[in-house]
Amino acid sequence: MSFGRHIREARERLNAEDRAFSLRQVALRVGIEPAYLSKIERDVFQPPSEDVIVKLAAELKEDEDILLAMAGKLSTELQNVILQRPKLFGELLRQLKSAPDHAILRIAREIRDGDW
Amino acid sequence: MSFGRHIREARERLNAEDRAFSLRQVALRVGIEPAYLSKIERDVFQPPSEDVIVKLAAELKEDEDILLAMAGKLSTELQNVILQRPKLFGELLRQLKSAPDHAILRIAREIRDGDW
DNA sequence: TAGAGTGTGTAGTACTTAATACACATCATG
DNA sequence: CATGATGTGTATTAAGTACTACACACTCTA
Repeated sequence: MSFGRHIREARERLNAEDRAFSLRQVALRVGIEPAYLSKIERDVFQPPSEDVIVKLAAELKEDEDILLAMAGKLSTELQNVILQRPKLFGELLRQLKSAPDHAILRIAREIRDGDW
Repeated sequence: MSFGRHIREARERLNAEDRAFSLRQVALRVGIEPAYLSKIERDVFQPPSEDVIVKLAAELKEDEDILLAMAGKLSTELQNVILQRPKLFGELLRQLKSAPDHAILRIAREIRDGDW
């Protein structure tokens, strides 16, 4: 699904319960023009900047990483993690490119449990 | 070290052995204006686009990922790996953010040896 | 010592990104 | 039925990105 359609659906779900989630009010809280949000939601414009996406995610209770990914963007936070050690993470990511989800999850869990 | 200085030093090392690595000739082979490369090497201009950096890396026998990182860029190839599964890789990268190098290397090796 | 090759200065430009401003028609509600 | 709120169309723009074009001065060497 497109970024815009996803946002619109998320907002409309919230708006059904709470009138504070009209396009105009959300735009106001996020700090952008209503007309701009309108075009984003209809995919007339490209997805907005990282900043705006992050605010939208918070406002609409959506996952930031996923929203950014739908916009074809990677958070500068995660980019910087890699850019600190490009060789190391480059290798790792290429290894993991075609690994099954469960393998990646397992690794994340192992590391969280700190067994190295 | 800055991107520009690094490029200049790499090129000058090669140029000492082989006159085919003058600024002009490298620029020609990479497909950019010599004046442009001159400014890049002196950090008068920002680092060039991903495309140009990749060609420079090949030309100067430098590591692409590292050169891109020095330019503050992450290859679209690696970005896409993450964007395919943003939630999964997001979690993993945040776990690995402060992991020691050897731990990351170990994981990469384990995966290469396919033990899942 | 002429000519080829070298690096660099000044100036300008095409394209993309990320939006704003304002008017307009429709809807709903008190 | 007037008023406030809603979503949208048209037009425009400020700033950044990624360069090119061309002229110039210097150096090396055949």
